[in-house]
Amino acid sequence: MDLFHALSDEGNRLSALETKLARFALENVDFVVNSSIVELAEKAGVSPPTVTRFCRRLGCQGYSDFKVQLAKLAYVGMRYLTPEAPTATAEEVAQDIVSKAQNALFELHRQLDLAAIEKAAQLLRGADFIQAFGASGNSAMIVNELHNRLFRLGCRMNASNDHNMNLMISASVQPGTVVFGSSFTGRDMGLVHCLELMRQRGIPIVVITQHGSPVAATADVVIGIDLPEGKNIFRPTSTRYAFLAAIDILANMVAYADRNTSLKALRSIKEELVRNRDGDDRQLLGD
Amino acid sequence: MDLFHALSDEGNRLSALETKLARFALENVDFVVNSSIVELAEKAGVSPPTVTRFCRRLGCQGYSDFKVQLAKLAYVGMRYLTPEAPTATAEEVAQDIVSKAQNALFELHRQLDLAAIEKAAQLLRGADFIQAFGASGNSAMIVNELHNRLFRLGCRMNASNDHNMNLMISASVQPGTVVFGSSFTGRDMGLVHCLELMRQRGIPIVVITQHGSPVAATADVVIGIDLPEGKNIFRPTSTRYAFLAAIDILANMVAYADRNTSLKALRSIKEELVRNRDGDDRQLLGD
DNA sequence: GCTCAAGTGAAATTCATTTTCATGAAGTGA
DNA sequence: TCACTTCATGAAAATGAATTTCACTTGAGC
Repeated sequence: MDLFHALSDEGNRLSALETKLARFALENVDFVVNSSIVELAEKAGVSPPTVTRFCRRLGCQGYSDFKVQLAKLAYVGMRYLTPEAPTATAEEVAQDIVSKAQNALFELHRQLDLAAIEKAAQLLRGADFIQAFGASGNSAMIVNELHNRLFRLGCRMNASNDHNMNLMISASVQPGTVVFGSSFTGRDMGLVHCLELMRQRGIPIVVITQHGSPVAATADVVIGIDLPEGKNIFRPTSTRYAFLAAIDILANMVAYADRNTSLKALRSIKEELVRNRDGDDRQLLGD
Repeated sequence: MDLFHALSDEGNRLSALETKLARFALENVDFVVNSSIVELAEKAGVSPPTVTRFCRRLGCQGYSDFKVQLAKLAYVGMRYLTPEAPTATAEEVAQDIVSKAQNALFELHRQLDLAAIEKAAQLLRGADFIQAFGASGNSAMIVNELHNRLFRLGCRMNASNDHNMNLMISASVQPGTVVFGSSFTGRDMGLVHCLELMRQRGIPIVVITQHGSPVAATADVVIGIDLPEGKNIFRPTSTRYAFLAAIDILANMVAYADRNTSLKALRSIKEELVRNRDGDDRQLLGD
């Protein structure tokens, strides 16, 4: 059961008053989870029985169950609806950044096209060599992170963040390569150009970017991520968390696509790390 | 009100049966949020009034309120208690990675020492130059990310991921520098060595690492993050999300510590980006 | 203009939660 | 050892909240 989707009423299955209730609930999550059915009915301008029917129609057992389900949603996923204040204290900043990051993850989970992830994982696992492109800070972090994840699994890979370099790399690409591109905006035209060169050379293209963007248009497999951007110029984009999680999921699927190779590579890394450190075997594979 | 801590009963303020209830609730969150007070009482072997009193003692209004609070916790923060299964389908992997990342953020928010963040922000904002050290993939990403955040705010900064380089940099450091070190394990002895060189030269040291670790011991300001590590060797550590959020919060506080300088630098970046792209002004500051 | 289906709220009913009160256990001081 | 107090607990009563029933309204379709 998916309360969030039910409340959005995509199928238009709710009546007029029920739609009103849905909107009210989404805009007043905190009020609703702390109110009785009578209070909610009064505030929303309907009768208690209407509320009960509303809850049932959304797939809940009754009003209490609805509140519980709503509370589960409340911590993450609902915060986009509250306006962004120019917060100033460390506490507010921390609260805001953490909840926005959690939202981004929540939304990613909702949107993520798992079939695309699987196709991408198959392509990457099957590649003789993976060339990743991503520039301008955010995407640079993402492709470097992908490199950090995949070399451990025994993949041969390079991540490059420099457009001129990318151009030369694209022009000299060898068959058997798979290219991976990242762009948060989807409008990195330098990247588009490189990907087109790759395409002309018959290289399979995987991208992580916004749906329907120029970057997406060049690709064989699109891992699409569309998140709203906050207005606070001082705040790093929370979309990075979603991209990072997508990379983690992708890397995990690449690992599972050939467990033996992955395991062997990881074990070798661990052995060397333990040998070169203090012999403590609980530590991370990489600091 | 903090249900999680109340349930852990650190102050030993709960009676025998209430302790039993607390343990039962933590171990059966899903059952509890879907049961009536009578069902819970029966299953836990107490009477309904005891449950009501228990809820009140935890700071809730009553049983329904308790369920709602528990449900809020249930989505994040409680998942560590469920054993990690060697999941295999893309759906399971996605679910697991996203919820672990959300947990990490949740825990970070709980643990984060905001006073340390503020002190660190003041130090960094006041520095003539910031030198960041972090190696081995994860910490490398973190310090590169810090660089990506801070240069935009007009901070002069370098991030270095190479131990030999770090050694030379440390040996030749100039007064006015502030050094920032990142280590997930806190046992990066190469980093400890560099930080000690810095300390001998009177350079203020900020670190993000585990409490009580060798790296933490070298520092003036410790941003401590202690998270449990999962057992699945194929899965990237979720601790990265917590570190990343800490960096975002820190960067935001640095920005607020001198809004004018930050704003001027950010505006300049935006202008140049818009001029060099398609004139679309909605885009991110960096792809 | 009639019929039927769907939507809605008032009142009655049911059910869940809380309060009251009595009991017993554990500790305290004479 | 014996009152005495305090606290924890559950049975039963009382309260209060949620749901069902039923009657009324509205609007679409014939």
